[in-house]
Formats: sequence, C-alpha cells, structure tokens
Amino acid sequence: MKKLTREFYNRDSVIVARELLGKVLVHEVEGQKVAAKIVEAEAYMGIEDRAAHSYGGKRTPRVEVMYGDPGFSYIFIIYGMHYCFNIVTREKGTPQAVLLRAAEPLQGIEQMAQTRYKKPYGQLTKSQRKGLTNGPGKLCKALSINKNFNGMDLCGDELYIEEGEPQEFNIITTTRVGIDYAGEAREYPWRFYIEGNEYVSVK
DNA sequence: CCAGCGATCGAT
DNA sequence: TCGATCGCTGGG
Repeated sequence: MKKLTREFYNRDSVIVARELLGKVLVHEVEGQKVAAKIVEAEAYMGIEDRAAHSYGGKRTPRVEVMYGDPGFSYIFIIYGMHYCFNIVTREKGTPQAVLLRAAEPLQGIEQMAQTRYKKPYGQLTKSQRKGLTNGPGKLCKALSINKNFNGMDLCGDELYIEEGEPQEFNIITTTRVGIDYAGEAREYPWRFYIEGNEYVSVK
C-alpha cells in the first residue's frame, strides 16, 4: 500500500484535510500494525486563522513544529489530559496543520480495545466499540500516540498515512468543533467528514 | 514565578 | 450537563 508523500502534505490545509478522508493512519508498534481509516478532519490555516495555534504568527516552543516542513506531526495536550494529533501542511515557514478528529478501526482492533478499555474487543459494549476512535483524544489513545511523537516525520516507517482502498463516499463540510473563542473564524467551513460513517465524532 | 485557560472525555 | 486535570502561555 502506497504511503503519502511529502508533496501530498505540501498544500493548503483545507485541501489536505478533505483528501485525507478515507486514507489510513498507521502506527507500527513493535512490528504490529495498528491502523484506522480517517473519517473526520479539520483544517487550521495558520497566520490568518484565529482558531489556529499559529494565529498572528504566534511562535512558541509548543507550536514550533508547525513552522517546519510539511508531513510532520504536531501533537499537543488539551484540557490537561488528552492528546490531539495534527499533520503539518505547506512549506517551511507557513504554519498550517490538519487535526485528525476521528477514524474507523481497520487493523489491530484488539490492541486498541486493550489500550482504551483494558478489555478484549468482544467484551466491549456497542457504545464502547464506537467510542474506540470517534474523537481526537480517543483516536490518539487507541493508536498509542502521545507527546513522544511530536515532530515525527510521517514519511518515515513508524507513524504514517497510506492510500487505502479506493472507495466512494460523500463529504460533509461544516464548521469546526470547540473554537468558540475564534470570533469570525468559527464560521469557516473547514471541518470535513465522511457522510454516514458511525465513527464521526459530532454529526 | 504563577494564575488562567483549553482544537476533550466519560460518567451522570 | 459537568467535573477532571495539567502543560502552555503571557503578564508581572
């Protein structure tokens, strides 16, 4: 299966966010593949985007990786306890990113169930099954992605995104979640998800 | 040095 | 609907 290239990520976040739908996020843990199909993503457009961490050119140690090359991970902690996984887009110096908000488990599902709930998949309730990866913090937990993966090259062999199977789906475009502080930017249609997919976080 | 806050989650 | 929980940030 083909891995996404640096060039794929070297475009505006709104384009990359849309095109990431249906692609497969892979984390190879000790030779074991844990993989999930991306079903929801949001674009953060950088300097001009009040909702972005790099808004107004803000440049701090946390945000630094956003100013680097495309195709690297930007991971931050939210609400003191959850991780959010982002992918840096556009060329060096243009601090944009795409936030992965939800995914559908494909491979290593037992691993995910164990990591999230300390139980075999078979013992999970229906709601727990859906809850494996239907949110930004949840998908990080399920794929064992934490702060140690900040600044990692997604064109490498440990954490990456691959093409996935060809498929048909409709894309829903809406406003982003949890950015009420962002003024006018809260109205921007920069959230994308696969219509009808049960792993989407908020319909 | 330190207080306030947040791109969330899970239980109620 | 609400409490948990803590790294990052900016101001002093």
